[in-house]
Amino acid sequence: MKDLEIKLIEPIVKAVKAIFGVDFPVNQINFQTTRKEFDGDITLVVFPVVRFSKKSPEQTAEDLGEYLVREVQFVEAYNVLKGFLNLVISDSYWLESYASAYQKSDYGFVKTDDSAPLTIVEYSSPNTNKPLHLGHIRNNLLGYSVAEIIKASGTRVKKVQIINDRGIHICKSMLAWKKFGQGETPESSGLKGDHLVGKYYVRFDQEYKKEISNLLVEGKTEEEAKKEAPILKEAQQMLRAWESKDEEVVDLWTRMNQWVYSGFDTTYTRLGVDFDANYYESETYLLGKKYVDIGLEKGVFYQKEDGSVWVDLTDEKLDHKLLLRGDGTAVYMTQDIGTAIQRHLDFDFNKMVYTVGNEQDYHFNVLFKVLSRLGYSWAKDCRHLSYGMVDLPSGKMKSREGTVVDADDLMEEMVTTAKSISEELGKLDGFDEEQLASVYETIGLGALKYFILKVDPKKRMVFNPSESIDFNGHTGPFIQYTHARICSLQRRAESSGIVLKPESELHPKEKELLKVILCYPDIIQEAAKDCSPAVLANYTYDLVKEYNQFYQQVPIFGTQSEDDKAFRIGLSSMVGKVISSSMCLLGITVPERM
RNA sequence: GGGCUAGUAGCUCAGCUGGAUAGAGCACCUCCCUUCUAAGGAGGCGGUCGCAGGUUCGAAUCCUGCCUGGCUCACCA
Repeated sequence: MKDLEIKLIEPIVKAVKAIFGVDFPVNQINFQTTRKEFDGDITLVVFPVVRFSKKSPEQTAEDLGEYLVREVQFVEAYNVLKGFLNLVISDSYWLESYASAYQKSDYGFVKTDDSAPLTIVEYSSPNTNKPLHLGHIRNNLLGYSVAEIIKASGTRVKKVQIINDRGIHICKSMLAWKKFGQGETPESSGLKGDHLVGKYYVRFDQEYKKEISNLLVEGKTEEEAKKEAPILKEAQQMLRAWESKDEEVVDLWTRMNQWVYSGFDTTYTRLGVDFDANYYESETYLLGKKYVDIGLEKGVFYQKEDGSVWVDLTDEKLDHKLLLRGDGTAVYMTQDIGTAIQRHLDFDFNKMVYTVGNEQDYHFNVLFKVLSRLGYSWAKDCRHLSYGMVDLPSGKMKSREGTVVDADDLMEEMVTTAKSISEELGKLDGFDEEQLASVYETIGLGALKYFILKVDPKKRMVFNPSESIDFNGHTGPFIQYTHARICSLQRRAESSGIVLKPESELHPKEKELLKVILCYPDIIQEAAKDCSPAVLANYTYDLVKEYNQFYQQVPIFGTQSEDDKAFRIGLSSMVGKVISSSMCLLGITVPERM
């Protein structure tokens, strides 16, 4: 569609010049796709021209329409409604565009080579004290998909995660395991490693709460009790031991983290996400300090009497922000400064995208400003892909309190539902066990992923576990189903179809489909620019709806003309290709039968 | 209190760089499987686009104020 607009701009400017004798600024040209109820393909909004033409909107539109039909070969007809000039574009224009799209192997993608710019996409970034939950699923799906979309838009991409493998929260599950675990391991318990560790994280919190209430009985205030609970102090002691590389603590830490990593691997694999590089907080948390010192020398930061280092961002309408504690230890911001700079050294990236929840909007705002004050010009090319939290109807999910929707459980549940629906419909005769399992997996995860990705990342979403995710309507399975149906057509067809339609006119539904197909490259660019898989998800839904109408209204094998038949088979397979391609960018696979 | 962000049908969401009568899905009610997969299609019901002003030929979309929700403003990460 963009192509078409570009081709029309010059004739329109010429037309205004020829008819009204004035130069019309190109940036004021305003197109929109013609609404379905009107005749035409593309509409020029003529109000902006009226100021130059000094005639009524209707007369201006008439004059322009008449000129364009006469001068532009592919403009076949026009009609005017109020200030809108609807142009009818010839079938041959659509068919030619379609033919060139059809022949491309990676239709819609911009090819990259080593000279293409590089974008780093960070996502997931889990803590190693508990398993992944629904919030992580949104993060992972978004990060993975945005990375794939950016790649398709013509940029090299590296996916990275930073693993938050150190800190007091890690020590909490370590301590609880040490005290109450009695040597339990994933092998001995049959529990997935991350779930086992998470169990002790919850256990810690229970013990901690118990101790607090005991202290309250002893007459402490709540604040005192929270600070003085023995188990917390023990955890803090453990953290200090870890930082001074106490062998026993480090061994336990290594051992338990390994359990978690192997658990995460299982979850990542099933979710279908991957990473090109991992960063570990335990290795990077000290990196930022030297840059803070440099900033201090440069005079862009300042030091307080107690030795703490700050940056003054009040002239940017932000506050003063701590960068280094009085005792010289790092805070979150220090680490992030260090990792960002390290990544630029590692990859020399052109852009970096952080997939992190919107609760950290302020943090990233500050981070980018600090980097830019340190003189890193690439700071302006860093972007926080901020997404809304996933809440339950009962409110926020809290790992410590066990009110989370676990990632592994949720995936399993979706696949089970897919299985029972499929069995009820009974269309999978002749599949062996392995094939069946794979189809259920595809559908169950497709439903889950589409459900999450179709909504605008920045919006908060509510997930109600008791109302299961739909498999009908605007859903992943709906799109997958259409793909399966197209595959079924192809199995039946002897030839793979042809592209051109020599004689007869395009059926209105064929034309609509062509137009939607031709938007695909623009949609990829738009989704990449906005970091929004939702744009792509909604586009795919529109395409599929359009195809289903075509499928219902237009006979394929039942048609008289062999040319029509071949054309429609080709058109169907093209739709199938676009579905499969766009769903792949969302991390969703599509089945050949379902 | 300051900052950021959202508020569109009973529910879940599109549309937001201003354009024609605000679109889908779910739910509810009708139809359509001797044409290619009914996880589909056709139709009906359902809206003061949070409220009030403003800018404009034209506002769900831009501006201002207000209301409501979420996040944030830590020597936590």
